[in-house]
Amino acid sequence: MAPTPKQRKAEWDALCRRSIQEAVVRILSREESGAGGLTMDRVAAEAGLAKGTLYLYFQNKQQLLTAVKDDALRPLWEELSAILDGPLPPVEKLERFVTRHLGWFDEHRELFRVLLWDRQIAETTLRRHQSHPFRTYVARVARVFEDGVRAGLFRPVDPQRLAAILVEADIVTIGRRLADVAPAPLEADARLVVDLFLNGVAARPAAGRMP
Amino acid sequence: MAPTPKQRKAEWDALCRRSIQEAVVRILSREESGAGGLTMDRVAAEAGLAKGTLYLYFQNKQQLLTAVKDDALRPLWEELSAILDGPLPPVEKLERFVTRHLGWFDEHRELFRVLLWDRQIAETTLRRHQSHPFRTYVARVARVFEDGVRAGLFRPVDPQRLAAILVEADIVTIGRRLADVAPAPLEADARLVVDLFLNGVAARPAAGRMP
Amino acid sequence: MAPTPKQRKAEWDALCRRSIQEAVVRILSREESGAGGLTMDRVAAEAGLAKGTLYLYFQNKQQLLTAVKDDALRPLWEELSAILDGPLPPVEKLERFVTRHLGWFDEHRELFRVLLWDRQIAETTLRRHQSHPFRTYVARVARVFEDGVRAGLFRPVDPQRLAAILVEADIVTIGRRLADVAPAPLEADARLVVDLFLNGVAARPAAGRMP
Amino acid sequence: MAPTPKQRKAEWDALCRRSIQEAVVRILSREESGAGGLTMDRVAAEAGLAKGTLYLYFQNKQQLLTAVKDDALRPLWEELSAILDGPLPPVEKLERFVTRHLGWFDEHRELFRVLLWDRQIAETTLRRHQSHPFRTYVARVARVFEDGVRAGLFRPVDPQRLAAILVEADIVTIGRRLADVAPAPLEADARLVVDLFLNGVAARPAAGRMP
DNA sequence: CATGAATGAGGATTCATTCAT
DNA sequence: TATGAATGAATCCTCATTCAT
Repeated sequence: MAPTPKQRKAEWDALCRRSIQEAVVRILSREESGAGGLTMDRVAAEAGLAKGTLYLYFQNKQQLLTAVKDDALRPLWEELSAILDGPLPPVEKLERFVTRHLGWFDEHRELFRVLLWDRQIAETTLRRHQSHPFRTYVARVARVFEDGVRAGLFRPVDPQRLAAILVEADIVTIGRRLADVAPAPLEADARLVVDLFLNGVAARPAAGRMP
Repeated sequence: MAPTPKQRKAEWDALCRRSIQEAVVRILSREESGAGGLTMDRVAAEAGLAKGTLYLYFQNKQQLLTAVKDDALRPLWEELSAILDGPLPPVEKLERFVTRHLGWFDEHRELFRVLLWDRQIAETTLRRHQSHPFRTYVARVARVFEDGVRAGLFRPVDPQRLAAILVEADIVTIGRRLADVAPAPLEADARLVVDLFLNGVAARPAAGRMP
Repeated sequence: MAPTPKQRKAEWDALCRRSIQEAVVRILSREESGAGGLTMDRVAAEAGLAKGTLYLYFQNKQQLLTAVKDDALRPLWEELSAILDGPLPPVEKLERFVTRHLGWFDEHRELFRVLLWDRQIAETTLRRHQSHPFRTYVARVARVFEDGVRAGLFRPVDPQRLAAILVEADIVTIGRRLADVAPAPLEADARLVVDLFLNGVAARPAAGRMP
Repeated sequence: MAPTPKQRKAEWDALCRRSIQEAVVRILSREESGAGGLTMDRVAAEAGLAKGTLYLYFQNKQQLLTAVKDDALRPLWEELSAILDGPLPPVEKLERFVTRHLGWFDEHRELFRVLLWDRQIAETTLRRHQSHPFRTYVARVARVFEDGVRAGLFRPVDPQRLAAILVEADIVTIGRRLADVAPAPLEADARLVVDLFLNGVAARPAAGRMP
């Protein structure tokens, strides 16, 4: 069946939106100046469009940026969600979660800035918009810890806090990998994080535990 | 002895600078808009001064912001440095480091945003300005891990990465404490972080280690 | 053939630039305040445009002013250059040079201020930017004197100095003409200057020469 | 007789005013930036006074600048006036006038900028303030030409125009002298100007006169 | 649909002037 | 009298947004 004109239009629309968003990402990933220097002018130029055209696809700058954040990382969120919500036992979930988290940014270096930016917004709006995707997926990680605790695999620790720490550990590790000219193999870094979380760094595990 | 006019002037000068910097911190700590929206106009208004007056105390906006970052967190850095560079054994250093890190922001809630802002700058300028204070003190934590490894207290793990993760763990924990209406006791949160780092969360420490 | 869109745009662009430059000239020619008081705000108002629009056509104020100076007097420089570099014998060159110099400003009164401004800049930047158009054409006049001296038409006098004096004589004469309600005929003033330069004012030419 | 307190005060006052004006001249003669960059701040600093003090001696910036112009060149005007109004025959008056004009700026290089500035104002305010000192002394030179014409020494030429040209010839010659590392002897340059005015540059004086 | 010229509010910075001490 | 901290209007410039074509 041939697509209806309406469908055609919707597709074209989506295509344009995507192409504009990619332009934003490209600008963001050129490290020049964080979120400053991200002008609509530059976005239009990078997208090969006229400035006015941007406003046909996005109401305003804020909406565009929001769309970028939401869409750029959605594949990551979905992949990670699939792992977290899947049938694996908690420890393996964590292992795969961390591995994919790190690995995904090996494949999408240009989106790391978007992640930082996203996290920053999640932090800046402290708890006002609880539904922020960044938070949502921290909450999902928490549930894995919860499951692990319930299953007696983990000591009874606050899952929320652990989850938040794990995600931060991932992010900082990703940052290191991207900054390194010759980063460690993906598995090594993933193991480092997971091992830290499961076993800590103490030489003799029993020692040094706070009373 | 009465203070000389020169001393008086210097004192007054310092007082004004401080009061302007506090205005910046106040604006920053109102969640509105991160580092954007931090205009000289607003700073002046917040400080109860005329726009031009700001320029009597700071050459330009950049200098003001730099001064804010440097001065606001300096007491923290100094306190933490004293701990890290002190004579305690590594494990206790870490315990006290985390405890003070968390505790300091219990006492200076309004400066948390400055910390985030500082970290963000450290991240944005990826590795160009290695000497950023934020990085400097991550490096100091790394040295503690190094010492611990050398002393056989810690498994032989990459100290740089661990340090970065520990600091992030602190920051995210601080953020939680500040967001919570009734945060856990300081010691509980500190113990959570340190315990995680030393022993991990695995119920039986030996179990679950990746092959 | 219809003009291509590109041509149209370029034309429109040139038109706008010109209209802005004319606004600058209009402001300059109102005696109020020399080059001070020439603010971008005023230029925009005089041109009937918004402030921001100016920056679509000129990178910044300096570029605009430079364009004004360069473009406003270029026809004059070209006309005078044609005379000076032409095939006429030196004396006639001078005659025609002076006549056109004076005459041109009869036709372009509003540009006299631009000339003064240009000269002032040439003087202010004393000799740093030797290539200033004002200086360039003084140098060209000098070459005519040089030729005249070589041809035995003129006494052996310093051509550089004479040229500078001649140009100043022209300028001051132009100023007088513009200030006068009923200026002398162009030829009379031109003859006055040229006659002065060729023969001096002494009643009996031989008399009064300094020893 | 001891000076009365009132006299003392007046003297002190005059001293202060002079010292401030000298500061202005010093700033102006550092060629950095014409009349821009001449801020009250810099004047105060250069004079070794507080900014507020300037306003005890001058109502405002404009008044200060006017005072500088009027006072800085007054000795020159007076000296030249004495020559022009003196008993010498016209030709010698001109010779001495030019010589002193040039010579005075050999001795007061720093005041040349003030002269240019003064002239510029005289030009800018085209004919509104006829009483400008610059104009006044051009008029005086004109009277010498007038006398010369009446005495049959000069051809019957417009004295106003000649005077204006002579003064400009002087100024441009002074400028050259100051710009040159090794300027010609004062007498040579003066002779050049006077000779030009009396005899012109034509090799055989009779030749080339316009019909 | 797309364009891009035009807009004007807003931002950083300067500087003449005032006024409490 | 002298000071110099404080002021705020004025200036250059940017950039999100609109709208006629």
